[in-house]
Amino acid sequence: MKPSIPKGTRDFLPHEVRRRNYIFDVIRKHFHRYGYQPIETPVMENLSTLTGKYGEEGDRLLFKVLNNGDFLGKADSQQLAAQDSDAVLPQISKRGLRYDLTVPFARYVVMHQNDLAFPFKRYAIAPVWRADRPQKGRYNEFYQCDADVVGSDSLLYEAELTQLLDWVFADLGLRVVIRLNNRKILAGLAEIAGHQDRMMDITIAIDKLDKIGEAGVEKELRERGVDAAAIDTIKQFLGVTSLGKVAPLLEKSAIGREGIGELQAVFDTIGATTSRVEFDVTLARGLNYYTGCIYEVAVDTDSHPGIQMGSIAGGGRYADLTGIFGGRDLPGVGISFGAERIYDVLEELQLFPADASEDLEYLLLCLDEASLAHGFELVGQLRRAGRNADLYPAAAKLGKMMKYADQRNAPKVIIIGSEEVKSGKYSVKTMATGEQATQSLSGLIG
RNA sequence: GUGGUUGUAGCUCAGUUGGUUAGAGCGCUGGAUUGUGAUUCCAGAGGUCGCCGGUUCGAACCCGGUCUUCCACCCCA
Repeated sequence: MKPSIPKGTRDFLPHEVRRRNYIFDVIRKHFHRYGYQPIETPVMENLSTLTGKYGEEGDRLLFKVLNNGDFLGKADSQQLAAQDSDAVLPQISKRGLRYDLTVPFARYVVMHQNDLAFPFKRYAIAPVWRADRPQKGRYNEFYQCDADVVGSDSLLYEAELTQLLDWVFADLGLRVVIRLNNRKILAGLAEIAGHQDRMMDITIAIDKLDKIGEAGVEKELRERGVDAAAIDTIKQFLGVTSLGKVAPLLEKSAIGREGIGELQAVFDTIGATTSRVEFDVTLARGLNYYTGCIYEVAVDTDSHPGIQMGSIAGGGRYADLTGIFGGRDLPGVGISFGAERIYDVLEELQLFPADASEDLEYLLLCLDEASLAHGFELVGQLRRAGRNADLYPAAAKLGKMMKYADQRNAPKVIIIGSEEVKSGKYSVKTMATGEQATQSLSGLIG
């Protein structure tokens, strides 16, 4: 049988894992610096926790876990015979893999609300699963790195999370554009256009502006049943790039004015940043639990031309997520880094630091059995002294062992033969330069 | 979920209208070199042509199904 792994999943080689860990470590470091605390939740949740939280599309993309035991025997035989998947599903599956880290977090907050101090700031770096059709930069299993705060509606957190996004990408050496918008501005836009109830349709359409252009958005709006007068109103917003210019257009909408006010306060608080931070009225973001400010981060193509990648981080404020789980209605705001896409971008731009790929310092090669026994002693002494060291486990031909050292990317090789055992002076070869010198144990450790 | 696309050696790929024994480069193994890798030279190993079925005297090649890859939708990190 030929081994394989499920569609949309991947194995990782050691150097790939190291580079992924480099990204996780940078993100985690900044999460800690900003006072976010680590929590963990199961990879499986009850399906009832997950369904209905991500919209119709999200439900379709949930991975369901089959019940154990005689799950078909317990299902309704008529519905089974009728092949009615929707009706049979809840009878044969009660659990599913998490789709993101935010909804499980909301569930967690409600379950542990008496043990948490609010505002509660937490982070999680963990895999999530989506049964999407895979493409490049789009997998069925991928990691999210989330920081969220619940229990406060202070706009200081919007500003803080923007800073956090900026710090992480600055630290990674990646120039990005952080785009901000507010769902209330989008609600105001829909209201002004006379389609208060069609906000989702309108935002989905204008979100595509940079992809399909103004004519494409107009067509999309028509197809979604928005009338010509409303389209004219909406078009006024499309070219607008500053808050000051969009404000007059939303004069007559209370919620719109509120959104403008919130975003203005956030911009006033952020302060100096490395990244470009811009208002973008066409930014929508899919997850429909967002209610206030929304974020999206993309690679700055002015600084890094030729990079084609969707958003590499995103987030937003949600006013009423915990309410669904019957808890106190706690407001929250959070961001999420897309580690896989960041990896692909750093790889393409060769922005990984050199030391993110190898951590072995010494590799010991022994020429005969007596030397091998000595080598085992020596490698132990090096390890106890805190050096990363490894030993080739047999006395083989030196050429063969040198080749292994090359493949292991060992920076230094220690060669041990009868001479070295006798004198305690070892031959140390620096692989990059080919230079060779003799050193005693104290020299190796020092 | 819809439409398309891809699959040949470990990797990247050739392979003529269907015709004998399916090739190359890189990598791998051994040797030139029994104490020196990444360079050079020589030799060698390695393939149920994704899988299942069909058409045919004969299939890597044609047809159907299936899995996988990538792309456009949908949606999204």
